[in-house]
Amino acid sequence: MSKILSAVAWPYANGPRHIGHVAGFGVPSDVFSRYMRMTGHDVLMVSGTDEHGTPILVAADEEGVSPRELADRNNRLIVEDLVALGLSYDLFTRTTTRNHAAVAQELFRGCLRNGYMVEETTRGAISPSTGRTLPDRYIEGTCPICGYDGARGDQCDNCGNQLDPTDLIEPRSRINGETPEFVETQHYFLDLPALADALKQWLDEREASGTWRPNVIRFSQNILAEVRPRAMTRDLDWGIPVPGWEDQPTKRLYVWFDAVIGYLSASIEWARRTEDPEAWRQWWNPAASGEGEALSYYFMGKDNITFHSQIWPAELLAYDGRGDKGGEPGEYGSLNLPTEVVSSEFLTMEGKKFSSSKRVVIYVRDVLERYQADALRYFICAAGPENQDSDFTWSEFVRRTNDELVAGWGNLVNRTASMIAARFGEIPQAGVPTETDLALLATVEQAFGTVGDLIGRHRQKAAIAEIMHVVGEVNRYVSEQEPWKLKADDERERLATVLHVTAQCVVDCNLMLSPFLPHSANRVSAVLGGPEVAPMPVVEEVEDLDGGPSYPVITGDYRSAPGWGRTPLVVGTPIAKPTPVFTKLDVTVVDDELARLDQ
RNA sequence: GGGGCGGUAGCUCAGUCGGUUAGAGCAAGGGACUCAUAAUCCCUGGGUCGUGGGUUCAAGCCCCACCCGCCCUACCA
Repeated sequence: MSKILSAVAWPYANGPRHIGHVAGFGVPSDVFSRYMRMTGHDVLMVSGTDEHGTPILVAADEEGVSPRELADRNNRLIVEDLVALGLSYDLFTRTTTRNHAAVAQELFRGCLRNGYMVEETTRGAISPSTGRTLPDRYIEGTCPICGYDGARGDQCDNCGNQLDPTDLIEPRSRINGETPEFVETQHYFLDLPALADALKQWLDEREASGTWRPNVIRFSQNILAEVRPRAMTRDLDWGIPVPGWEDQPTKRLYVWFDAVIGYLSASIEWARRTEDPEAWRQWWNPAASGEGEALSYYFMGKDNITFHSQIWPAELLAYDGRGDKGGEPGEYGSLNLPTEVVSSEFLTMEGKKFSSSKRVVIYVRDVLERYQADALRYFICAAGPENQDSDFTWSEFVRRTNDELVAGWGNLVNRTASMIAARFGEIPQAGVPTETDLALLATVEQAFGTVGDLIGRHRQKAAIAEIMHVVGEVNRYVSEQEPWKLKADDERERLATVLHVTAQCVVDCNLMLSPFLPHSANRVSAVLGGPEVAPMPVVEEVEDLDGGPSYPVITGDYRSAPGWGRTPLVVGTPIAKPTPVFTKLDVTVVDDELARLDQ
């Protein structure tokens, strides 16, 4: 039994999240975590909303509200969406808690104490009216290379060249049009070159494990070749105060410095809310995990790889004093580096990149209001951007739902329960099984091994495809056995056997599907008189542990999850005529949704 | 500019270490069945594996060049 940390990317709270986000980190991390719990591991699944940084400030200013108000509102929306999807977080919190600020500052102090946080003067753009950092991408002007008027400070979209914002002719702020001021400013830089050897050693070990997706490990090794110190503070009045610079209210920690610390701070917050406030150490300190090992899996979209395979491990190494400059760990002790960075690619939408501003977007909320959560989960699991970009189209969503979920799996459940209800009213006792019966039972039981292995290797598309293949085998068995023809008295034992075998296989398949489709797994189990098989998360309103404002969290008790393997049917369990678990979609859904996009 | 990914049936994709006749689902055509949400099951047709070279007894897979699409590029998060 291992301690498994499921570290799930923190959704940014500048607005509601779209289905591309939950396809990238949400559903895959939940499938993995649910499966790991079923195989007996101690899983700690943490995340929260990321609420600092310039974009939130900009969005708040546009609405005329405070950044805290904007973050509060979006945090609540995101919490509601994620819990409705059934994502089984042990704790989904936020970066604006006092606990998080304290942990982030402790990490900062540790990096500073060990000499990896270096103060340097740099030249940066600020907004003259607010004094805030103006990130490169918020500056636009005329490209000095091609003359294009809408070039951004970091890159010209017209000619594709990378730019420095000081190169731009007639630079202006994209936020309010004013001319940015380039000023000398003091910042703390994380000394990545002093950590590069340690990072390389860690990445080489990880590569040798052979578990990382090839493009993720390659990309990570690649960006290590040209590391430079990176600023970890900003001229901003929204964020976590910089230790030692409390007298400078416009200096804050860089949002990415604190966001990745969320994995640790959320683990600590989770422990502080249990009876053992030190319990988090079992997932983080090498010596504290007990008999098993402590493993950590980080789930995100590919745009986040650099922060999880470079910045975050660099912060951990610096805090632990494991870089070229040496040092000692702080009060949290030596902290485990990521076991695996599990990055997905991007989901596109009818062939185009998601873009809120261009209205190329489908919000999680809108899908959940109109369709079953498990229909979305099924699409993501079966056709998501696991290894390469994949495309969401409404026609494919309708097809997957109707042909695979409803007609393939749902119909098998329904025909099985209907026949048992009509002929026995309860789970019948099986008679002597035939070779065919035994072969099917063996095929299905063996699938636990192959499917589990695939999930453990983050090959979820192959895993769910394997289950659906087995579902097809069971459908074929039913068609070949033709139990509806077994009507004579002397055929009743054979009928009982066929239906018992079928029901057992359905229960098995349902258990295998439960990490993917938790909502419907519970309903299918109920149809066949079984218990809840997929514990669900809940939203709780909690007090800040250190005196801040209260907020909603996602949490849950997932200990009742059944083991990963066959649970024999209980003969005599009453079975009623079923109502369908899955909703078939009308083909007009496609046109309706496409019309909605064009509005 | 640099780095990476992809191009396989009408569509969406799988294809392990180079090894027999390149697979699945959907769509199309035909049939069976009636337990089930008109669901299910069987059969059939369908391929110059982006292009051109190379290595090899053997290439979808390895090497080189090119074409097309996409992603990342470290101060957006």
